[in-house]
Amino acid sequence: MARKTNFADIAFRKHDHGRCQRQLLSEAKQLCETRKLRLTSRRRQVLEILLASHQPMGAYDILAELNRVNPSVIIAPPIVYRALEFLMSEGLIHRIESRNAFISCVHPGHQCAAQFLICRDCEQVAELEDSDPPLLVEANNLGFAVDHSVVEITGICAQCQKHAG
Amino acid sequence: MARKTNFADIAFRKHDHGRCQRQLLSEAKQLCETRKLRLTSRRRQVLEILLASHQPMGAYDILAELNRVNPSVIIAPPIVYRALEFLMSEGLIHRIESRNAFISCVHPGHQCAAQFLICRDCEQVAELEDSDPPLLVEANNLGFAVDHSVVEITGICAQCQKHAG
DNA sequence: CGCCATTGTGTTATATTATAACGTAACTGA
DNA sequence: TCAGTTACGTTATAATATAACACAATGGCG
Ligand SMILES: [Zn+2]
Ligand SMILES: [Zn+2]
Ligand SMILES: [Zn+2]
Ligand SMILES: [Zn+2]
Repeated sequence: MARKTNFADIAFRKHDHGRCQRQLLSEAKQLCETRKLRLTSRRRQVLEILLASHQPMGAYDILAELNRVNPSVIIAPPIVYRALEFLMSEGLIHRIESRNAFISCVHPGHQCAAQFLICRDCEQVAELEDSDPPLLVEANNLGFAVDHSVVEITGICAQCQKHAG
Repeated sequence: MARKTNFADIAFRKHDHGRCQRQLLSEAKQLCETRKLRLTSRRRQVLEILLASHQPMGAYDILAELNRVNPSVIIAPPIVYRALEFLMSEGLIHRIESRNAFISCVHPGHQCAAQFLICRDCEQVAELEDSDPPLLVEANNLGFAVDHSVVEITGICAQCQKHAG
């Protein structure tokens, strides 16, 4: 059975990002309401920053952006890390381990483990979520109780190869 | 076609680790000789530390061990990181991204991308290398030029589940 | 409302992980 | 033995992340 992967999955493709952003924020609100969780102002701010960039951002980049947006106070690292922790625990964002960075999830609420294709030229990230990584499924079937999976493939996307060639 | 994964792959299994260690060190020497590279004393020391533990170790753990073994001098971080970089570039060790840690490769010289099962109870790591991750193959086939892959599945191994009841 | 319990935020300090920069030493090849 | 290169040693600092504790906001309940 061949896996079917949707490479058109937002990254590496043009799309109406304004709409994409609003849609994802609205889904996040919905999801938190359903789960009786508080998408507080700080958490929403952090999510919005990640939604706006649609690229992986370091915690300190997010921190800088928070401080830029709101110059009247000084916001410190724990604020950011706590918001990130919350958003990750609810599957609204993901951590890119190989870059110490965070990125908004493109289909929050889905059950499948995220898998990423990361272009190290344009820095775009495609999140694939058609099915769980085969190794994850296999491990689970063989008695290894999986609780987290990291799949990050780095390289150069087709677009960037054209430009370079 | 079902993938065939060898779960007996050193970790999660008892094995004659003394022999395992000597074998891997000898393979490393061989490999460096073939490639006309210098497995210097420092590099060998770092490799030996990783081979001895057979578990993921942080750079600073390795540093501490280096300094413990050789108390006459004080070894600083760059020494360790440079040795790690060399060993990684030659595929003698791997970095576990989700833990900021390093681990010796169990089949240096192989071409397949490493994939890890990590037990967060016993801290043992199984390195699988039967075949490349399907997503990697697929991405390459579709024009994404892969140069590095990270597959790290975390959970509780069968052994530890038994012990926990 | 007034109270308590819980959760989230703000603040300070510090831990952990990693690299820049630059000089010296060791090795390599001619 | 000399020049070119690679590896090592050293100091300082950057980048990433968390501990600990006080205060504020929220939500339930009498
Ligand atoms: Zn978008
Ligand atoms: Zn996602
Ligand atoms: Zn062994
Ligand atoms: Zn390996």
